[in-house]
Amino acid sequence: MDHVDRVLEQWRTERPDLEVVPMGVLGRLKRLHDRVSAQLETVYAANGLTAASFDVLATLRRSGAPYALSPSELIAWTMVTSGTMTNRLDRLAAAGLVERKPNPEDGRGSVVALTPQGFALIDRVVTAHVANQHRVLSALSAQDRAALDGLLRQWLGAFEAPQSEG
Amino acid sequence: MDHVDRVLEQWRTERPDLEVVPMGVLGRLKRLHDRVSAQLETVYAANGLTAASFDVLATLRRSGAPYALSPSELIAWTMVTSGTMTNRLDRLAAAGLVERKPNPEDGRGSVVALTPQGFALIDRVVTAHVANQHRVLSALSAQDRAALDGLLRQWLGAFEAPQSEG
DNA sequence: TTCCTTTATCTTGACGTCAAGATATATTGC
DNA sequence: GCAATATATCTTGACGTCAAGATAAAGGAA
Repeated sequence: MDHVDRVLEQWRTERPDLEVVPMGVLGRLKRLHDRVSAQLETVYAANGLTAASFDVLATLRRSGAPYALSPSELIAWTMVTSGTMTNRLDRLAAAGLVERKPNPEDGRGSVVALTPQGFALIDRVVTAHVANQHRVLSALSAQDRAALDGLLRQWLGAFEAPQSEG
Repeated sequence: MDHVDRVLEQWRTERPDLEVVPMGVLGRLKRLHDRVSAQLETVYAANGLTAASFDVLATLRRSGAPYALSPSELIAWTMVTSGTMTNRLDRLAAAGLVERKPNPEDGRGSVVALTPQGFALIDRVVTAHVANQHRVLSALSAQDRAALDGLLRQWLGAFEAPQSEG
């Protein structure tokens, strides 16, 4: 009997015509997302980052040397709008963690690269982040984790396949 | 091989020391949350609502007659801050969907009630919402849905039990 | 009573995000 | 070449959210 169960109980009383089983699954998905995000943010914040800035730095780091991507590539990986990315890059550049350079191959665009400070920071934070992820999942056995991953993958496939996205 | 798999592949190349299995589960959780939220918002938007306003109206509706709660009770159910709730109620009141009345039992507080228009709207929208939820989950069989719900419930329990919240 | 503390709600200021539009540069078709 | 179109990025304005602080009223203790 968790929070979601209490919500469903109210609906069953007030609107017994509604089929509320899906609401339970989706409610738990949302609550887990909120809880997990809050946990992950503690590690970001402990290192002066936010989920937004971590996202960009991690994308640059895992892209491999020379740790540089265009704003468009960053937009594609992170799935935010161009306005959001401009804002993120402004803040990261102001913090000295990334550097914008003109794109020699395209006068319209630029290239965003990790600075040495940015590289050192994200390389350290991602280690703590992975340990934190492990902790967040520790309530589930390895088997349960694998089962969950399989179900999530299958469900996600229904969203990503239709438009053959990413 | 979905988006999350590609991210993990990059990390395995760049940082083979990291254990990225948890990252896969958490990455899919986040992406599913984003996709599902976007789908649910189409129904809200088609009825002039947002996730925020739907959340408040639905909480009032399912609380039962007289469809009225204090801002504090709404805050407890929706898990937002008081500032957020003030903002939500301002907008809903301006739209004529809820009404603030002084709380006869506590001079500091108020009571927020659905107006007849608010009741009619949320009662209609929640029906469409439930149908939409069913559609969003249609990629999974009833058995898979039940298995997923069980795993999510177990995982969520690890977050909610410790602080005996909700 | 008269403080002191707690509680309920609103206010303020700062983010992060998006949609829509503005610029500047590239590319394509003639 | 040149106009038309497409693309890359930034700008603007509006939300929704939060943390921290401001009010105002309730409750408790002496």
